Amino acid sequence: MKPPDPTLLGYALLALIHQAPRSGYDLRKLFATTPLMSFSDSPGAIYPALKKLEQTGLIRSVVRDQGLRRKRVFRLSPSGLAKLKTWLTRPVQREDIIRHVDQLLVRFGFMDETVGAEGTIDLLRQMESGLAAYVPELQTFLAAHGPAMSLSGRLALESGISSYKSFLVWSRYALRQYEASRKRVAYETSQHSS
Amino acid sequence: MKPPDPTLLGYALLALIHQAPRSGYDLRKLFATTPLMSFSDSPGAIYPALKKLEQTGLIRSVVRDQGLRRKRVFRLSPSGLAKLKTWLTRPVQREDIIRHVDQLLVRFGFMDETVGAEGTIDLLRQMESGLAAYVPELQTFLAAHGPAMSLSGRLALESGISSYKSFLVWSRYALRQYEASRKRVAYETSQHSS
DNA sequence: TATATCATGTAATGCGTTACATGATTTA
DNA sequence: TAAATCATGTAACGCATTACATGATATA
Repeated sequence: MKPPDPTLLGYALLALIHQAPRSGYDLRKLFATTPLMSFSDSPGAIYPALKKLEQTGLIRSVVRDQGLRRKRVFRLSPSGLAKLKTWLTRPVQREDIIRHVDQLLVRFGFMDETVGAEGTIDLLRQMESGLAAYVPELQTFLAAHGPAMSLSGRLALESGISSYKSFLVWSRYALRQYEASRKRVAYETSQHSS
Repeated sequence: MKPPDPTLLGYALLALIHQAPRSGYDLRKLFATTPLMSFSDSPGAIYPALKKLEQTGLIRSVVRDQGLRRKRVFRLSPSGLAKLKTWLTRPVQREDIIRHVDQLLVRFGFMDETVGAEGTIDLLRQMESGLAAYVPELQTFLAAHGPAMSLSGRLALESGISSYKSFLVWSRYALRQYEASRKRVAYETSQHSS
């Protein structure tokens, strides 16, 4: 009955369309040229995904044909914006930390334009505490099983650990950035209102 | 005509079976309990994958029924071992660095048991130079587009950069470990031969 | 004797990948 | 005028996910 939730690609498309109205080709070019996200820029991925988003009413399209080449431009519908928001503000599960860190990063990258600094800080706090809890688990595993592993196996595990650690450090850095920017905003608005 | 190459899951199964003969259930438990790899432990993923590997002749199975529960135990065939080796020693492409770092890590983790220290060092060198080339690209992108990005977008990009950087640092650390262990082996064998 | 664990599978579904296909418009 | 780029799609295929299904054996 209920249409299923979008995939990660679907959500990314929603977020990018929310930033600005875009065509399928625009989106392909974004995926091809920006280093942030690991999505395929192949038409066979993007056009069907857009079609599905439109069929489920999350986006709407208008064909523009003025002088230029014919172009189908998409915009978010109200329900599309709502879907995007609930995705962005979904609580961080343990699984997100263990197996879908990349998804968390994509989510994070799109937060400002949709849920503002409050929501972004909220996500960062959840990421920070999730990571802070997970790193020691990995270290415990390494201490227990490391000695029995091959050198390459152990080093691969250590690579995972150090990557999580650097992510944890980053999350704290990002929190500081946000708190600084919030103070700045507070200061500026107080200047205005005075 | 030619059977297609295994998927990443298929290669991981090959490598784990190469470490020791294992059953489907053994493999499921490994995926469920070890933190290294992000594979699903669901039977719907593993049993069909094993079936396919057997159909293409890369593994062979024997049903064991002695006293315990009935169990299908898999071993690598010669062609399976060959397939595994060519996968492990495949040259590192730019795409591997940009979009499949996780795969590189999986590959790396399985190298010792199959291609030895020589091959592992080779992979590490390729990873190191690929990463060393890619990090500045990302930094250039950040410098060019960062100012126009939202704070969360920019921070997400910075997170990617710092993660690549920490991976680069790790690759150099891993190289030192291997060179140290190689010297140790050389020393020990020279002691033996003297 | 009821529950958890061992152990192996199948079925429906959906999505992404690769490859194919088309046509208009700049640019060299 | 040939090639590159803009722009949108479809078709075949394979694989993973989720859910379902079964039955034996420890364990409480």
